[in-house]
Amino acid sequence: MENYLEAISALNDETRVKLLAFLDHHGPLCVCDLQSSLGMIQSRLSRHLKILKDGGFLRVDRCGTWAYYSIRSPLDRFRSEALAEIRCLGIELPPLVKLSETGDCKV
Amino acid sequence: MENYLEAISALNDETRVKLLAFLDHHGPLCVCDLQSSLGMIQSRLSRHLKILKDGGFLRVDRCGTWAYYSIRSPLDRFRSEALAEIRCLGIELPPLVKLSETGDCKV
DNA sequence: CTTCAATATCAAGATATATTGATTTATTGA
DNA sequence: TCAATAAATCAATATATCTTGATATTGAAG
Repeated sequence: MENYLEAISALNDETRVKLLAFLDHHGPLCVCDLQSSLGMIQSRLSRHLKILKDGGFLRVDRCGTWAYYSIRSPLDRFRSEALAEIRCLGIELPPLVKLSETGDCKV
Repeated sequence: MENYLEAISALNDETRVKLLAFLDHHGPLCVCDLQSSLGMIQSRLSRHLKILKDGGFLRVDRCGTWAYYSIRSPLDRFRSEALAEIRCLGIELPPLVKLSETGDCKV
């Protein structure tokens, strides 16, 4: 029940659903790229990423000072159904802006 | 997206998950029977039932002053998956106490 | 029409969650 | 060691949600 409610409450926010959809579509991205792509301030983004990670949807791979977030794999049945449903929502995704490769990544 | 978030936020509460599980198990029940079975005060119960109904999980059939709530049918794919997941949680259900048939149903 | 029972809604306070800007931590490289 | 950068955490405020008790609504019965 705790595990279930943690997953549900992670999904219970428009920002996080969009974030999941974006990561699902674009694969592993570091926080500063998510920031530039989604136009969110860093602390807000970091908080939502943590909630999605704790909710079992995301994994983090650290590489130096960068943290790459991606959809956790494998997802359990419920979370993978949830993600499938999100794919069906037809959410409009903003373009990917990768500052991490242009050298402009100063938070 | 609105429809999706309405479903998710309806599920985002332990009380409502238990309520769904109870109705799923026991079929159509009036508010006063849910009250006696789940030990909830009437206004609280009524509020949660409304949220589950608005979230697309429940239907109401009125019969005189009684309101019988039950799982809506058919549920869409996502809601039906959610209900299936709830069934798998192994939630302990309290016994059904039907005051509506013993004449003790005075709120 | 009046009363009563079942349910719904409202108002107030309590609790939880979200947002922002500031600060802290960790890692890299000079 | 020190400075700089990416990311995480904190503190304060704003906003949303939950709970309770009181009140309103609706239908049935006298």
